[in-house]
Parts: sequence; structure tokens; C-alpha cells
Amino acid sequence: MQLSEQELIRRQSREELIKLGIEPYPAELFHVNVSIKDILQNYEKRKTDYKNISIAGRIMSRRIMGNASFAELQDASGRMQIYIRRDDICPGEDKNLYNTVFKKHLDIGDIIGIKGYVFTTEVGEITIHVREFKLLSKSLKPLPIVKHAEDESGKMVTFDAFSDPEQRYRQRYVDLIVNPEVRDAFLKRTQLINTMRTYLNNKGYLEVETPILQPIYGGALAKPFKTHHNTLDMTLYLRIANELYLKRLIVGGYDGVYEFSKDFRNEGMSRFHNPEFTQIELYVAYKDYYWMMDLVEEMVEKVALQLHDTTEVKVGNNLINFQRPWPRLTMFDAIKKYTGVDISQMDETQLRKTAKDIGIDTDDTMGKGKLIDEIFGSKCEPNIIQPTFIIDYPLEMSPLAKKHRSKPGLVERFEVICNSKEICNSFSELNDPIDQRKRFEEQLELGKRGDTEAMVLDEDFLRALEYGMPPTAGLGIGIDRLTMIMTNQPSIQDVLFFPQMRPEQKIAEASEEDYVALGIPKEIIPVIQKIGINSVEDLKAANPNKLFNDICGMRKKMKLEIKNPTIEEVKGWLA
RNA sequence: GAACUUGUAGCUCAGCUGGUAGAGCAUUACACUUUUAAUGUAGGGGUCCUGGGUUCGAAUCCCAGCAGGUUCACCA
Repeated sequence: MQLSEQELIRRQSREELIKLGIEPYPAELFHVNVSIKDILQNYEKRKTDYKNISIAGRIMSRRIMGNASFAELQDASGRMQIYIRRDDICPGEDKNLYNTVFKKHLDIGDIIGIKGYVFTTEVGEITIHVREFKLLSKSLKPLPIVKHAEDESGKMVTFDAFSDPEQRYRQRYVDLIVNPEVRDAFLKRTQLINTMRTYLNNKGYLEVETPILQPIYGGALAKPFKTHHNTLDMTLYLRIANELYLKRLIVGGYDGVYEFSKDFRNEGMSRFHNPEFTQIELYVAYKDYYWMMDLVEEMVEKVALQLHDTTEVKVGNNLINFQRPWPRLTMFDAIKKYTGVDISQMDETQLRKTAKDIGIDTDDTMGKGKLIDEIFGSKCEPNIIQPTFIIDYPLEMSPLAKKHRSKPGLVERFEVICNSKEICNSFSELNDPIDQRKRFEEQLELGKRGDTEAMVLDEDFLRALEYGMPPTAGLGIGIDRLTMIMTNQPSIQDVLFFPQMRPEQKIAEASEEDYVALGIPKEIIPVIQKIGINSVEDLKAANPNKLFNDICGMRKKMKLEIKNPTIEEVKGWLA
């Protein structure tokens, strides 16, 4: 591992601190009695309460001016300035704590605990005057330096933002340290989930857990991840939905069950798709999809109010209003509205032709349901910004939904489209076991035609239905998508702490021992690494004459006081 | 999976029609007791993503690869 100059200096600082008797990673706790947010909010009102504070955080900037210094301390709640004066922390003759420890061996990124009092500087900034400080954790890697300042109009401007998406996602910890708004988005994500949980708990529904490893995947149209259980010697799939298990629990007699669940779909990745994503699914007995529409409206409106104190949320260039009630539009009406074509009476052939006419690619594996879905997806969804219920879907694309009470060929199903994306899916659940078996069999047919997302038949689920499931309304909400909207994030990767990414390439590096084993003196090893030789293979492939020259040249460049090897020695290593 | 695009110092970025690299911040040293993108002076730091090719000469042009981003396709 090649270290940069700054990393080497920090390692040296760590050593120096130890020599000075300062433990860079102390074991004991540091007592904290206040948060930065608390100080910033309440100091002006209750100044006497902040005469003896103890607080910990990360040093985010330093301004050293001789015998006094300013630094910024960041804790979980915010960032504020601290003031350190040499003669305060070093009252005696020994000024090392300030001159050496603070000025030389502390860095941006170090975590410290301080004790002192709050005051306001001449420039008017609330600041902690430090009486004592203690190193809590030495940071060995330099943080990206992001600076903020006000421009002439008083707007906050950011300089040198840490903005490369790859680095932000791969090293989310750095992103969270230097980009406070990122922490805020994740805070809102949790608030969103908590709001829903509280809402559903208050209604008396039971939060449950169901298997992630499933012998038969079901409940959605998607490709699964496949894995293997050794003891049972059987294939298991990571769930693509929890629908079928939750309905079994409704059969078992619970009135309402819900689960926040990680689901897994082995499909493409994009800014709207991560291989693992979070859904909430809710099933309530003795209800239908009309009832569920009211619940969704109320719950999502509550989420918006909880997060923003208003039902209006700015998302990109759109202002989305979640205030109830939301418009309700049947799927056929929606298609008619946005394409001008009435497809409600069409058969598969006519649909295929219609789809082609409006520029949609079709193939033979697509059944009637899929064709309608395509038309809707490409012609309607992009135009729907405000939350809108799309209701009454064709039977073919909803194998788990109940037949419509009055409209033949349709099912009692709705989705909410918002900001051009589906945010939830719901139906009156199919509870006729004979009809359900028939629907599964139709799915098997689609599978035979080559539809890789078609459902498989779940005998145990059918057995459960045969015991009798009450009429039930079911709901699934994509938590990631809803969070994207509620926090105005353009990409799903911005609402997942650790989005899935290709693994970082790891260079196969030879260790010091590997080189020593070849007879290379220890002090020469850094020189070899500096030249760019990182593995034994690289070394063996090198031309001995060139390598000899390079080593001698690099030794000079690095100003190392070591003896050059002889050409014979170099040849010996490569032999 | 496809098209386009990006990869230069710890971070953010310059680098013209090819002549082996620059800035700001960070860092190092010195100065400085209320600053705030602190300041001043001096310094250090680079397999210019990787591998080939063209060329006297490649960060720059060409090809391939790796990784990222955007858009599209599939999907929630």
C-alpha cells in the first residue's frame, strides 16, 4: 500500500503523540453534556446554561493565528466554531500542548472532546472557548475539504464540493462527513418510515417478518436471485415480494399485517433501480381497494406533513402537492386521455397493432396485459406528475388481484403515479382458490412463451387460500421511490446508504515479506514500490538493467540515505 | 444490454493545432491573540485510469480494456 505524503505525516503525528504520552485512541468514554444544535438554538436565550459544557466532534477546519486558533467542530447535530488560546490550555511554562500537540499533531478530521464555555466573538459568531481538549481519535486519511461561504447576495456557495458520485457512494462515510445535506436526506428517510409505522400501529395492524429465503418466489413479476442451501441441498430464492406470505397470515386470522421488507430483483440497474430495495406491504382483512385508496392518501399526506410541515414538496422542477383527495382515473381512461385511443374493447391482435402504431416495440412473448402495460407505461406515466390513482387494471397483468365486481375483464387494482413513477400498487386480493389456480396456470403459459418474469405456481399458497381468506385489501409502497420524491433526490443511489456497485478493483500487491523472501533489502522496498512495481510478477517481468537504473535513480530522487544495490544483486532477485 | 461522455496532486479543476504538467484548497516550515473560503512568505507533493499503436517525441491522436456518469431499453 503506497501512502501519500499527507498520510505519512499523519502516521508520524500518531507516533509522536504516543511518544508524548498521549493515547491517540483512548478507551474510556468522553462525557458529552450538550449538542451543537442545542447551543446554536438556545445560547442567546439562556447564556448562563452554557458556562460549563463538554462536547465532542470532528475537527473540520483550522485557522491558526500564533497563540490563538479557531477551528470548526462537527458533531451529529451540526457544526460550530471553537476558540483555543495557548495560555488557556497551557497555563504553566510548558506550552507543548498548544504548540506541539494542537498545532502540529492535530489535523482536520481528528475527533476531539472539549470542555469550555460558549461566548460570542467580536464578529458575532457563537463560539466555544476551549479550556481543555482531549484527542479521542486520530484520523490518518485526509478528508476532502469542502468550504462554504456567503456570496454578495447572502446565498451560500460551496467550494470544492466532494461531488464525484462514485466516490460518494463507495465511501459513503466520507460523503456523510463532508456533505451534511446527505445526512439530512437519510434522516428524512427514517422519519418517513417511522411515520408510516406509527400510523399503521395506531390502526392496530401488526408488524411482522416473513422469509427472505424462499423455495418458491412469488408475489410479483420479476427475475429472482438464486442461492443454495447446503444442508437441505436445495435451491432458494431471495424474495421478490412478500405478498404470498403476508396473505397466509391473513388466512391465519390477523386483521392487518404489514412488513417493511428488503426485496431483491435480479434485473437492470439505473437511477430508479437497485438490486435490493425496500417496500412496505400491508394487508387488511374485510376491506377492498376503495378503502385502501383512502388509507394511502391519508398516510402519504401525513408523511409529507411530517417531513415538510406542508403537503407541497418540490421535486426537481415540479411542485407536488400530496393534499387529499387525489384524482382517480381508470387505466383505460388514462390511455384514452393521453393517446386518444380507446383500447377497452380490443383483443390481443388489435392491441399489438395499436401498440405498434404509437411506436412501441412488441414481441410474441407479450400477452394482452403486458401490451396494455407497455402502452400505459410509455404514453401515460411520463405525463402524470401530481399523485394520481390509476384504477381498474386488465386481468391479464394482475394474477393476484380480484376480478372487478362490475367490469368484466378487469381487476380491482390501483397504482399511484407520482412524478411519472409508480409509488404504490394495491388491489382487492384474489381469495377464490379456484380462480387463483387458473391465474397461476395462465402465468405458466406465459412462462412457456418465454416471459422470464412470469409467476410460478405456489401450491402451499393455494392450499392456504382453500382454507378460506377473508376479503382483503393489499398494498405495496416503494419506500426508496417515495423517499426520492420526498427528499428531492434524483437517483435511488442517493436514498440508499450503500447502493450496489461493481467491486473496486484490488491490485494484487506483494507484501514486504514477499520481497524480503527474494533477498531484497528492506530499505529498498519503498523504492521498488515507488517505481510502480507492486507485485512479484511485475518484478520478475522487469528488465534487470533498467530496474537497476530505476532503483538508483529513484533512490536519489527520494533522497534516501541507503546503499544502492549492485547490478548482480538485482539480477539475483529476478532469478 | 446500447449510445454519448468522463478519468490529470488528498479534494475541486485548468492544460490550445502533439514538445514528459499547472491553479485554488489541503499539506510542510516560518510569522501572526477574535478569525471565518483568515492572511503573508517559502517549500514539498503527479505510473496525467490501464495496456497497446502512430510519432524523433503522447496527458493530448488512434485502438482495446477497466471504472464512473447521463440518456435509452427492462423493471419497483
